[in-house]
Amino acid sequence: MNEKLKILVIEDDKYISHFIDISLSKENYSVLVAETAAEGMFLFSSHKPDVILLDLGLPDRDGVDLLRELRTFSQAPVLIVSARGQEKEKIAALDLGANDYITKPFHMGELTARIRVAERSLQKSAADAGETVFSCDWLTVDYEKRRVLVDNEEIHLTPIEYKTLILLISNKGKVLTHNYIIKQIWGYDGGDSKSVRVFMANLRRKLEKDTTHPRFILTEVGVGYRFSDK
Amino acid sequence: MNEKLKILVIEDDKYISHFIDISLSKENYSVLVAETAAEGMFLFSSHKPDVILLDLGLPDRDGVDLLRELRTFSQAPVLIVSARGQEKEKIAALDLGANDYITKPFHMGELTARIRVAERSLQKSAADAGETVFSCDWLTVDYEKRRVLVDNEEIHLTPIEYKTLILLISNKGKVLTHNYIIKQIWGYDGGDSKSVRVFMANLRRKLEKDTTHPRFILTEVGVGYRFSDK
DNA sequence: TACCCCGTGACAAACACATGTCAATCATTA
DNA sequence: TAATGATTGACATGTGTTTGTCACGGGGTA
Repeated sequence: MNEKLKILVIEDDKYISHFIDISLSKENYSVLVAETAAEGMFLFSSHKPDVILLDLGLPDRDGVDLLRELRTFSQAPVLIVSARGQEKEKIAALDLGANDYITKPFHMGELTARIRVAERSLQKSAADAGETVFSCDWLTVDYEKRRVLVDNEEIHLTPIEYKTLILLISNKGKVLTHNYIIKQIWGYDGGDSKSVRVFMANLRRKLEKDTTHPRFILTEVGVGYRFSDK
Repeated sequence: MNEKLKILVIEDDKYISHFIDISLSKENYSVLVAETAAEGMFLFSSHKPDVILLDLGLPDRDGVDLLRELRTFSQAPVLIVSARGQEKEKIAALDLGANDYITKPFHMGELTARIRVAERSLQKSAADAGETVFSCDWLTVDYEKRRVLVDNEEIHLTPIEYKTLILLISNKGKVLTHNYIIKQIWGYDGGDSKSVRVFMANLRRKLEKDTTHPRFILTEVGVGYRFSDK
């Protein structure tokens, strides 16, 4: 079989898509380019790409809408490409389960780095299926025993703290919006993110060595949080 | 004739328009209320109001579009009423020659103050027709002689500085966007506003007593500049 | 009642962005 | 070539928003 990862680029600006095509091909990816949402959906069905790069503000259809449809039958990693002034749509896309975002203009280095992260989330989702323990650096979480160890010492987490940590870890590398977190933890939509901030602070105080330079729980300003196991 | 100034309020939120109606009537204005853009255009034609209050985000038509049409046959002062997240439209409206803006939510005091400014711009446009000299506090500008005096001392302005000053003074009280200024001074659109900043700084250094608290050249953050002769 | 957890308000810190300032460079012209 | 003015980049300042932190009070439970 072909070992190359297939990447579908849905981007109407030909200059940008061409540039992405060249760069990613060099990195040994197999690149498919779609200039419209319709073409993007078609190429997705026919080629089953591993990662999707979705530009917001396509000519024929709202990118958020495309993602909503895509998510009804696929959990493939989606990387949002947005310009300034599209923050709202960007957040909406992330709420719908986009994995990450990148803001135009960007350097190719950023792009390939984020694609590598998305790529790992692919492999992980397969490998993690039977896993019952997460471990990285000084942090260990045992799902079955509901135990959390820091430097091999068990620490106590309150119910919401634990639930939040599990949510973060099971989506490691992926950006989680405030809204998404609120919905997952408290079950309702559009709530205030004040509590989230407090719980993240509490978790950091218990898990991180240096809360001002977190190792695990990273802040995405204006967007939400992301768990990093690097 | 009726001495009352006629104000046309184009606003779809009945609660707000009612409140404005009450408040402005108390201030001895004659108030007309339109709930749609179409009604607004009709009331304008039939009543020739002196000042227009235009809310952006009307149900039946883009407010910027309405203003564009209005400006093809009238230079009546227009005060934009905008909410958060309508910055783009607000700027577009100001570019098209709206005189000022006010952001919801606002206090009635702010509104009446801005209407008084718009009102003065009416009287001025009549009075200024034959004027050849502008004078306010320590600043005097003689258009015919192209001379600028500060504390009765002639000062030197470079061509662009002078042109910019004249632009500001002939639109005193009115908000001028970066784009509008660039178009008027340099003749092209969508340029960088860096130069504008430098020229405003130069003008202030030459005209103002305290550049950190300007008397004449006021900054409208995120929008542009405004000349005030109070 | 004492304890634990959660939610909230108040405030501080960090951050992004717009504007102000300065200085170097470039173009024009006397 | 010297002088003036325009443009540009780098950096400082200011302003508004987002995030982090702390501490208080309510509600549930042993």
